[in-house]
Amino acid sequence: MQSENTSLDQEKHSFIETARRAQIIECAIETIAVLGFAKSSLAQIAKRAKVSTGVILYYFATKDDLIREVVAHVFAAGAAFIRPRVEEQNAPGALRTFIEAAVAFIAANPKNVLAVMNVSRAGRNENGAPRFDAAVEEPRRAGFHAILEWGQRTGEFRPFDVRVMATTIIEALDAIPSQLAAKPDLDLAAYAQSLVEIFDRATRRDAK
Amino acid sequence: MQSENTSLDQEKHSFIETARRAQIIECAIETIAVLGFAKSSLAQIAKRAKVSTGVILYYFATKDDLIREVVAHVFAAGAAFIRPRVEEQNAPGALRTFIEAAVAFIAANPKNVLAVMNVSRAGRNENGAPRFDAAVEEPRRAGFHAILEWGQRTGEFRPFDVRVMATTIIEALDAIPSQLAAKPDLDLAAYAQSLVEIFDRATRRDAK
Amino acid sequence: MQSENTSLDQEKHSFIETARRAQIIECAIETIAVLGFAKSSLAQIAKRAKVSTGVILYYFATKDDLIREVVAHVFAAGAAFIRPRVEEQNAPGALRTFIEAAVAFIAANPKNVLAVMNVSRAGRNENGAPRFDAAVEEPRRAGFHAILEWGQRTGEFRPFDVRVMATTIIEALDAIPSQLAAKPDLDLAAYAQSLVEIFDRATRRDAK
Amino acid sequence: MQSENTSLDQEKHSFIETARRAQIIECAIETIAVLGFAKSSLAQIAKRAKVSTGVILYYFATKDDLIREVVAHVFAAGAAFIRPRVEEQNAPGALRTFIEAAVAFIAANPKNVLAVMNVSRAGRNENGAPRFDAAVEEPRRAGFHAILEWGQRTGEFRPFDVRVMATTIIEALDAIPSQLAAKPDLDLAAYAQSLVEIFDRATRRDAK
DNA sequence: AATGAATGAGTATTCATTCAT
DNA sequence: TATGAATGAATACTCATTCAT
Repeated sequence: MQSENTSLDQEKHSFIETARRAQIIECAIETIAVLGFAKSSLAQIAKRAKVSTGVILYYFATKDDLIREVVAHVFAAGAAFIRPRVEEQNAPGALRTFIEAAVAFIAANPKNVLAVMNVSRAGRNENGAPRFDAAVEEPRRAGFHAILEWGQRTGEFRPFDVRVMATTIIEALDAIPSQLAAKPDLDLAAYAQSLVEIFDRATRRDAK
Repeated sequence: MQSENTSLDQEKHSFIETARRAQIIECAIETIAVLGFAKSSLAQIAKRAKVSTGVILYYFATKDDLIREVVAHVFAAGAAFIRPRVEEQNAPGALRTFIEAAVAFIAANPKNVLAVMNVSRAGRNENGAPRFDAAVEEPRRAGFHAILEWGQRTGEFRPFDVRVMATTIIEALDAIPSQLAAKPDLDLAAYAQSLVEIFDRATRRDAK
Repeated sequence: MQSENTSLDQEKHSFIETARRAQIIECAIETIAVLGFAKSSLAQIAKRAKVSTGVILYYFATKDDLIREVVAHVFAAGAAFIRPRVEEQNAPGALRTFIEAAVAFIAANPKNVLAVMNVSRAGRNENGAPRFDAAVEEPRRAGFHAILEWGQRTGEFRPFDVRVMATTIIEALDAIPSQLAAKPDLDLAAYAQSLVEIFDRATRRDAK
Repeated sequence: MQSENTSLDQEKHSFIETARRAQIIECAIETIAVLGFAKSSLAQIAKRAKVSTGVILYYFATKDDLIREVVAHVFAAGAAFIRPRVEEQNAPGALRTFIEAAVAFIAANPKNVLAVMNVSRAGRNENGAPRFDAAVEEPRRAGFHAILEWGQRTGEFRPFDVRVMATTIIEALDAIPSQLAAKPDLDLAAYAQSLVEIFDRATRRDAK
């Protein structure tokens, strides 16, 4: 009996567990997006999830653990969303489509991204450690770095400090979720085009 | 009692009061810059100021009040520092000197600016209200708006969404303090020039 | 269902049950010896036993029940070990061999005895009741009482308060397990001889 | 004004603080003696002290801190009580009076000593650290060691393992408080004489 | 003007136990 | 027989704030 439906059992188990974890992560996102990180106690998250706080700690060893998973979850979704939308024919095109895709991801998941911003801007945790592994946001920065360096190599981009440029682009994107929360009818397509123009001009080699 | 006493007493009062308030604000800045906003309890601030926590609430009705004043204090200092350094001959020059002055202010007061960033990025307070009056940071934004619109009127700047451009510049500047804290030997002059170039190109009307 | 099945089933039941109970008791001992009583939660014990905490409470109605059985188990083993080693020719010999056997039992089962000491020294349980039935440690005390009174009757022992003497001996023995844990190379044979000499002299009738 | 009664103010301050700390320590002792260490939560101690749990943590940074002070307090009182009562004319006399004084201290402060026993027998704390500094109980052990070695040097005591003898004596004493709690009419004077006789005989050089 | 004392609500986390399956 | 899920009470500790002095 056991041997026959072991996999079935496991699936059922992981199904419940997976579902619960997903539900809790979703509620954590909701809570952090609405209340901000500082006010998002386990009690608040549990309230929204309509479970006892114990349940959260049954599935996540620690509050920090939960937060880490929230952030990793959203960044992973972002990467999965953005990557295939980036056209890799040339550097300026890649930069443009990267920015457009990033904004499109925000438009599609405003709450999730807002939550992550609320977490990342809340600073270090009680032990002074970052709230989530730096590795989780590194790919995005690395992506911009790669595109910018590529364009400089091909001569499509002018010389500039890649770190500063990447930081400026990332900050410009990260500023969007809270603006959107404050003004939900913000025209994100137009916002994206504005950013595309700004950074296209900022990066392009001067015409001869 | 107050009404009976002369202005001398009042002046003395206000002198002591002013000095105390300034001292407490300074210690709050120190604390928030070093510990981050979340860990900056009144107790921590009081410890650094070598007073009891009671005295803080004697001069500031509320912790939120203190924080508000900290932010207002630094923004006012920033405005006082930056304004005279902005050359108003033409819009591109004004934009360039504004950015340079803003970075220079960070270079001159890294802790103060970091503290304010720590506060503003910590999000809303316990009642869901913003941690400080939006009015306090409005002048900076208004300043950029004015310059950008001026340049568009004169035709020195191309057409673009002024709000997006201003936000992008502001975010680029606000990202500096925490980078500086993480890497104290960051070359701010070079950073300023990078930003100047980025936003000069981003705003300029295309050559005919 | 039970009534229908043969004794085979029942035996199997009791076999599995007995084995499980023994396994859980063993893991509880291990846990309590290593972690101390206070940190020995059911979760910790279950982890060591590689079962869910539920299974422990399936076999033992209550955590207190489990603890009681742990203590009873070790005391019973101790009695079984010690009794045959006590030479009953005369009282001094009986006392000597009792002490030697008790130390030998500790040497042979350091973890078990340490666990029991950790339990018994942790004091009363949540309801203020003792953690285990006094009856369980009574035989040991009764054994010493019997020997001491026997020696007094025969005149081999001097007059003394039997209760105090027994308590002193027992405490001297109970102090060993934690010393051994702190210093695993403790020479127990020598320790036993020291105690034998101490209590031989303490009990003996004065030479004429 | 400030300069005039600084010392007065300080005395008043330290008076309140000292009184409160003493009161809390007393209530902690009461609680630990009655409930055992495991059940002695801050809430329970606060209840007995008729204050909020916050008050305790206002005066003691940590529960562990409070416990440490409880133990140190009682051990210090014990040392102050016992030391002057030990007659130092010769080793056997010193040993006898030490034991008598130790029992007398228990008789005079049964609850205090019981509380300390409850703490010390509860084992390590959550971090695996001992509940109180070993240094605090070292003097007592060192005292017995010194007396025992002294007697061996003078030839008044026979050769024996000093560590084992000291441990046996200490354990015999430490067993008293809980016996007394269970049986408040225990005759401690007689108990002391029994122990004196036991350890006098256990230590004495054989008559020629 | 300033303080130390005290509070009460809130924090994350642990744990024995229950229960449906 | 055994499990994983869930709970609710309890834990030590933090903190902004109040208040008598």
